Amino acid sequence: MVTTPFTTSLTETRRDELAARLKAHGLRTTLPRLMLADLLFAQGNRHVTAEKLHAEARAAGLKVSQATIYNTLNQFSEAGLLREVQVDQARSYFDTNLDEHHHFYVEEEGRLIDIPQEAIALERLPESPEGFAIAGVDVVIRLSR
Amino acid sequence: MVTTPFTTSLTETRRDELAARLKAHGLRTTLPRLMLADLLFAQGNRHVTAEKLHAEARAAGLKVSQATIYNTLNQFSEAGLLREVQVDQARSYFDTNLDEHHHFYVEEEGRLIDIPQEAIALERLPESPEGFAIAGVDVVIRLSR
DNA sequence: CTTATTTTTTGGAATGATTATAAGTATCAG
DNA sequence: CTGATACTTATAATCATTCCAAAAAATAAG
Repeated sequence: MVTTPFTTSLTETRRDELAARLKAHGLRTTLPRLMLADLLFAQGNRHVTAEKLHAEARAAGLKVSQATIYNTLNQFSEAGLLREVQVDQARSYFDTNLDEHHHFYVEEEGRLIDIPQEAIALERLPESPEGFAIAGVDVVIRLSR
Repeated sequence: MVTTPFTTSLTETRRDELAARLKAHGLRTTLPRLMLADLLFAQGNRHVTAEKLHAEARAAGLKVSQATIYNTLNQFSEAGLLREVQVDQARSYFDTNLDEHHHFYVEEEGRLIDIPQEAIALERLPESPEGFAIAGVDVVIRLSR
């Protein structure tokens, strides 16, 4: 039997699963990426800031630098494993839900809640100006108490 | 006849008009505010960043500090003379159009284009979670070439 | 009008999120 | 196993925005 080369809490199958996912998106398999991917993709749809992910990683015993958090988040986004959400100019949010959908945003709590695309009737859209194509439609519903 | 106390290019009526507007929103009338208000509200609906407004002000011969640009933009927003638009985490945009409406955003050019509210059929909205009220609905259509 | 009180403005320092840099380290193809 | 390439990291750098303390302007009081 092969001994595991990493000090991780991931099962072998879980690790293989995530490694395959990274590879499929053109990313090398590294320990930080595996662990961060595990944090990100273990618990259903999530919304994370760099700071929150860093805190989680440390809490999980992973010693990873802030720079790596930012690199990873950006690489995952470019690779299509995450989607960056635009709701707050102060901070970037990353969403693990890749389906087209929208968001509730509770600014006071920095909390995002997914809204399935079908939940909003966005029928009549205006034509985009000459020469431009629609790259995306974002609906953000801001909430307060 | 009373001589004008300021070195400005504003006509007396224009100045009075803007001063009244500031006063109506609980803001004192000061030269920087008058001049910035003139730049902001002279040309129909506009979208500005702090940097752009500062450049315009200087170009117009107004010597105003960066801090004042930020203060003014924030005060005008709080007072309801401007509306902050959330489209780019890197930079804040301020919109002189106070009607409910939406936006096209051309990221590469940092350009915003208003979409009248009626141009989008936003009928079926999801219920907000228990205890929360909708503070605003923002639709941003991102454009690219 | 003159002085007192309160707001504004300002330049410069401080902050906070994010990115760049450069050197060391790990991954993977051959 | 080994080299080429990609990753990670600590630290410095950046950039928009805010903070600060002092000077200037605006309103209020006398």
